[in-house]
Amino acid sequence: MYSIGEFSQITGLSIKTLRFYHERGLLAPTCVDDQTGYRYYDAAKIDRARVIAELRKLEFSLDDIAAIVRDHDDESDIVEYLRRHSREIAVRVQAQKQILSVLQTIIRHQEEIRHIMQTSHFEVTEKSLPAVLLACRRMRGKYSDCGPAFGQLCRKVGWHMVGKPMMLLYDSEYKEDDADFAVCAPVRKAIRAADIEMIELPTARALTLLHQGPYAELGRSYAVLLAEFQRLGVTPALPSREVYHKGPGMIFRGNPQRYLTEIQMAIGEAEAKP
Amino acid sequence: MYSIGEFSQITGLSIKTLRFYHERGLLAPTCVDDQTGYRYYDAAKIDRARVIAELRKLEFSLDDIAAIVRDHDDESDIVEYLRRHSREIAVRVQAQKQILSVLQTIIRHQEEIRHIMQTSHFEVTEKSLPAVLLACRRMRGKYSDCGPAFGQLCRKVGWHMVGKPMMLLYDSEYKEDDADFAVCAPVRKAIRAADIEMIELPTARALTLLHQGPYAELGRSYAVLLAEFQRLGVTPALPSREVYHKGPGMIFRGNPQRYLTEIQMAIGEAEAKP
DNA sequence: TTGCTCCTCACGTCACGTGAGGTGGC
DNA sequence: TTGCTCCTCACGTCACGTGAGGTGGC
Repeated sequence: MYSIGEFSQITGLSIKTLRFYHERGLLAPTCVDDQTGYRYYDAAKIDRARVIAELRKLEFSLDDIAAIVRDHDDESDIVEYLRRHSREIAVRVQAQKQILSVLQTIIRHQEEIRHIMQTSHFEVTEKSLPAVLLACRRMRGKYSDCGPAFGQLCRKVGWHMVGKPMMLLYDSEYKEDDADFAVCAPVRKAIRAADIEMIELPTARALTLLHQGPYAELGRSYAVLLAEFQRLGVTPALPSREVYHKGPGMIFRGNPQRYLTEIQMAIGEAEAKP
Repeated sequence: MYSIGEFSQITGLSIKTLRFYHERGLLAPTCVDDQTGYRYYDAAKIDRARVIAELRKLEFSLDDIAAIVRDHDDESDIVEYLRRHSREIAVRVQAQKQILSVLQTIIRHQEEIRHIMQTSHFEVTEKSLPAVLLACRRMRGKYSDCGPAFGQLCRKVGWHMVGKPMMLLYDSEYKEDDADFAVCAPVRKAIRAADIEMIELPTARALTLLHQGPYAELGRSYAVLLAEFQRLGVTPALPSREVYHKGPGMIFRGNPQRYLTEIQMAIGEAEAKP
């Protein structure tokens, strides 16, 4: 016969745990001294303790374990328990992985933003835009109405999204109320969904400018960019693009002063030089 | 101003949850009627509620969330939180996957046993043994001492194991005390570890017999098998093998009456026929 | 006396959900 | 009066761990 301390050493279960299992009726001591209340376990209890510990390692609940050890003593009898438990854990793992993927996406996104902040000089830059496949929803109205559309788009596109959200602007001048634009998400392959059209933009030379601050102040950056077009004697080609490197995040709405938007205007035909 | 019920509708947080967040100081109502105790929330609280809900979806603890929303309002500021949380979840996922793999192994094992029980006739059968690579520990002593050796072997071999545990028996007659044998685990590739040697068994024709019952009764099945060798006028070649299809399980010790052991004795040179 | 082992009992964990019992205004 | 919304307070969840305060035998 072993005292609770000895039995704890043998089984690797803590004294507190053994007392708890006794209280729960899962693993009763062989006898209890009615003077002192001391619990005593005999060798036959060791295997039961081992079985319980093994099932706990597999994260079965104490209720399940109680049911299992009450009715069964062979693994072939508990395959259904194992299967059900397995399914439950698989569901949990899937949910956790989903969370992990969201966390990783946010972290990666922030790293990209940090990299942009470190390397950009916030000046007009000429560069090549790569070809890109976009899932788009074309809209008419105010630019500021794009919020919900972006939400729906992201939900439909899901994990097919492979870059920052963008907007295509089809008006040649600024329009407050009846603008013609499309909210877009770059995707790796075509997606079929209601209200979504696929647009394939070819590579293009473009003048770009990184705008830091609220969307309401984009106009200033557009002016700078257009001035540069004029200076170079070239014209912008529609649609122009806005790439939202940093805007309202997945968690915080964030500080608009820290929003980062890249305006990209493709270079159209050169004007005849005088 | 919204009542708690309206605010609950808007935010998707239950009334109970809103009261709890109030109590925890995480999301206080804008004002509380001191006559009725009614809580009222204004529109400005909606975004805070949304942030808290988003962070809860990512399974941050309320303590973490309290710290996050107290000090930050931009995702770039909480990358370290995200990273740490990500690591914690990754650890949990790994542990859960480990459990899943154990569960799957047990389930698969039981299915194999069921299949064997359904298809076997428990008669001597001649068949080809496939070539197999074994991680072995050679021993001398009693067969019944193999238990701990199997435990150690399994731990060293881990997930490289690709079949049932086996024993190789090198004695030509039954020995009680000073038997020469090796406990083995089939593996997919060679393993280097102390006390482990690799043995590559070639394919062989063999007579086999499936033995159901405790190991102590294996002798009877050996007798049946050897009688068949004699009847056919062939001799067995060493080492003979025992494959433990069902023995003490990972959870239960199980009922020895239901143990399943396959005895395999390779067919050696044919004796000259008279 | 000190140190050790054992005991019981109460409370904490985590983020709420359940339910009892009650109120105030339509 | 009934039904609705809101309130507080107590308790449950899950598998223990922590700690207080005490006992009995060496």
